[in-house]
Amino acid sequence: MMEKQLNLSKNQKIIFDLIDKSSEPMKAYSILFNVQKKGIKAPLQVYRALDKLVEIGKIHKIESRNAFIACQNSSCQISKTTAFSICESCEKVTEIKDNKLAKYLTNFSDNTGMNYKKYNLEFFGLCKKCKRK
Amino acid sequence: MMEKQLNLSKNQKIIFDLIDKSSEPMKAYSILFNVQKKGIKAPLQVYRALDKLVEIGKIHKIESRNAFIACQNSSCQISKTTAFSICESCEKVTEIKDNKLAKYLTNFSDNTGMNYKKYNLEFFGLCKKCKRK
DNA sequence: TTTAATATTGTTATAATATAACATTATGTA
DNA sequence: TACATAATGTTATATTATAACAATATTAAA
Ligand SMILES: [Zn+2]
Ligand SMILES: [Zn+2]
Ligand SMILES: [Zn+2]
Ligand SMILES: [Zn+2]
Repeated sequence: MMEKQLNLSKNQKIIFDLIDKSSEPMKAYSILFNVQKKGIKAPLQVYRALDKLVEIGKIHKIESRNAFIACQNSSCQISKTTAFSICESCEKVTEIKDNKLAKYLTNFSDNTGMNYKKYNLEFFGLCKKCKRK
Repeated sequence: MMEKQLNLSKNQKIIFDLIDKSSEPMKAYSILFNVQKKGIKAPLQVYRALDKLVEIGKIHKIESRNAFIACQNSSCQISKTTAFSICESCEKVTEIKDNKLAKYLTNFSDNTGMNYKKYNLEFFGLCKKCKRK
């Protein structure tokens, strides 16, 4: 879909491209190692780019893994509502796109009077492959 | 409800009691600082107790905050299905007990063929107090 | 097009979070 | 008792993330 990518700065683009190509979530220091040949030498350069990319919704942080994946769902750029499926065996992570789920959670309200515009949901289990083993 | 507490080891009990009394999620090194007078001197002693307490469901980790709170919902001890409400202003965290939500998420299945016995959901927003300001 | 505001980068140092490895002690159970 | 398992103690180290400050680039008014 390519929205916003044109606006990415040099470091942001380098780091987004790396994460986007990766088949698995990437950790900050693994990103750092992989972009050193491109001139990004310090953790802070990585974390700053990650912060920005998360902010604009191009990537998401998998909180339980301290790792980052590219958004596979264009709507997250606006909504800040994220859901992931995580295999506890092979660590494969997939972003869940499910309108019904999103609607259900977006409309959720509890008895505390809080209302939520933002959530993060992580499901854990075994993926198809790992279930067979 | 007090289940299982009798089985806690010395360090586990010290650390659980501290977290249970706290009105807010506690971070590992803050816990360490608070239990040093009781003879727990090393990070690893804290982390081992935390791991065990999480495993048996007496406490939960708030992944987005790297902090721990006591379970306020006896059923989590079995289910490993957790949901929290987090105020982004004052950082107040509440465990959500909502049978309908739990049922909905427990029964959720996507098109990948995965099935989930475990999830963690974190809602973000402003609590009643902070909304008024 | 100068000017000012804002965003991004570069760099060094350090803080905060978490685990490895190994030795010892306690607890539960046959 | 004797064995297995769980918990503890201790030192060192790995991993994740931010503070502080200086410089440069980009954007949008004036
Ligand atoms: Zn997304
Ligand atoms: Zn798998
Ligand atoms: Zn609970
Ligand atoms: Zn609040």
